[in-house]
Parts: sequence; structure tokens; C-alpha cells
Amino acid sequence: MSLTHIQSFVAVAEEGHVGRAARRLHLTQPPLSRHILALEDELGTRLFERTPRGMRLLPAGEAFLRHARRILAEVDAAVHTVRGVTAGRQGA
Amino acid sequence: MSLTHIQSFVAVAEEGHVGRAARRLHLTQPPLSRHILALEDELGTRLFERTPRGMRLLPAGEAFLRHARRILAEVDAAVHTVRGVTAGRQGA
DNA sequence: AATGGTTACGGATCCCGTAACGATC
DNA sequence: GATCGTTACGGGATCCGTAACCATT
Repeated sequence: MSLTHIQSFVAVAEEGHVGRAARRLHLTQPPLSRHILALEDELGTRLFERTPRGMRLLPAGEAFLRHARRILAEVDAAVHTVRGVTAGRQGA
Repeated sequence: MSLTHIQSFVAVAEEGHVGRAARRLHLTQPPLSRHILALEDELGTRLFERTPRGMRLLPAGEAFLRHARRILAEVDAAVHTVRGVTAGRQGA
């Protein structure tokens, strides 16, 4: 499990499409597809249903999505907080 | 920024010592030391003060630690939630 | 010289992109 | 046969561990 995989998952969930998500992430389809497969493998469950149109979230995927967003938001908050602390001490 | 780096940071923060944290993580000192340096580099700030005894958290490090723990807890929660959803649907 | 963190270096592993493939309409 | 996702494969980047180094006591 890596933050990259989580970001990839969120992008695919939001786009419903590996190709579009890949473009959004400045990546090609194969690595992105592998991220999702690795995640599903690690969690032991399918997160998406593969349809002829693209990818649709399964219930496990919807549950994971909520956590995934929180994780990424928390990472952002961590970075901003540290920058804030540093700025408050005039940038050393 | 990676989950591995965050885990490393928490271990060093809790042990106050790269060597002990390394043992706890089943790793050697050099890679662990590099994780911390990479994190500090990426955040643009020192997180620890290097003392002759080991590593002591700086204010930026203390702030980061709170977020780091929340991130790791959230990742755990994500895994457990997905496993729970799957179990509730009799294990597909 | 002992202790603790960091840098050098080499080999294994990982990971991306191109190309080829498989399945569905 | 067009559209999507996935698998094969090769080359570059990453990352660990051993060894050597530097600083403090």
C-alpha cells in the first residue's frame, strides 16, 4: 500500500475510466491499471467492477474511497502544518 | 512522501534513536536515516535535532508527528473497513 | 575509542512506457 | 473493428545493506 496507489485509486474512482485517470495523473494506462490491481490484491477484494464502458465502484470500493480521501487530505494537512510551523519561526 | 517514510519518522520520534528504531522496523540504520533526511528535505525543514544521545523532536517534528499518527491510523482503518465490507458479503 | 548519525558504493528490486493481447460491443 | 482494460518485456531509477566516515564525549 502506497500513497501513489491511493491517489491512483481516487482518480480512477472519480473518472470511472483508467484512460482518463491516467491522463489526469500524467501517466499511461498500464501502470495505473497495475496500481489498482495491486491494491485489490493487497486488500484481497475487487474494488471496481469492469464494465465495457470503464470502471464502476463496488461497495468495497466505495468504502475504501471515503478513507482514501481522508488519508490524502490528512497528508496535505501535515505538509501545510509543518510549513506553517516553520514560517511562524521565520523559515529555518 | 511515502507511507514508509512516515512509519520511519514515527518510529524514530518514539525511540529518539535511529538505531533502536531501525531494529524495531527490522531495518539497518542507513536506510532509516535516509528516510528521515528525505522527509526533511521534502518538507524543507529539520524535524529532529541531532544530539550526541540521539534524535530529539523539533517543534516542526512534533506538529508532523500528530498528523503522521493520524495518517497511519486512517490507513489501518481503511484496510479494516474494506475487509469488513467484504466479510459482510460473504467473502468474494 | 565508543557511540550515534551520515555518506559511498554495488547489486537486487521496482516501476514506468512501448508493444502486444483479450474481451466486449 | 473500436474501445477498454490487462499482460509481456526491457531499461532506468530506486532502495537496501555493507563498509567507511565524521562528530561528540
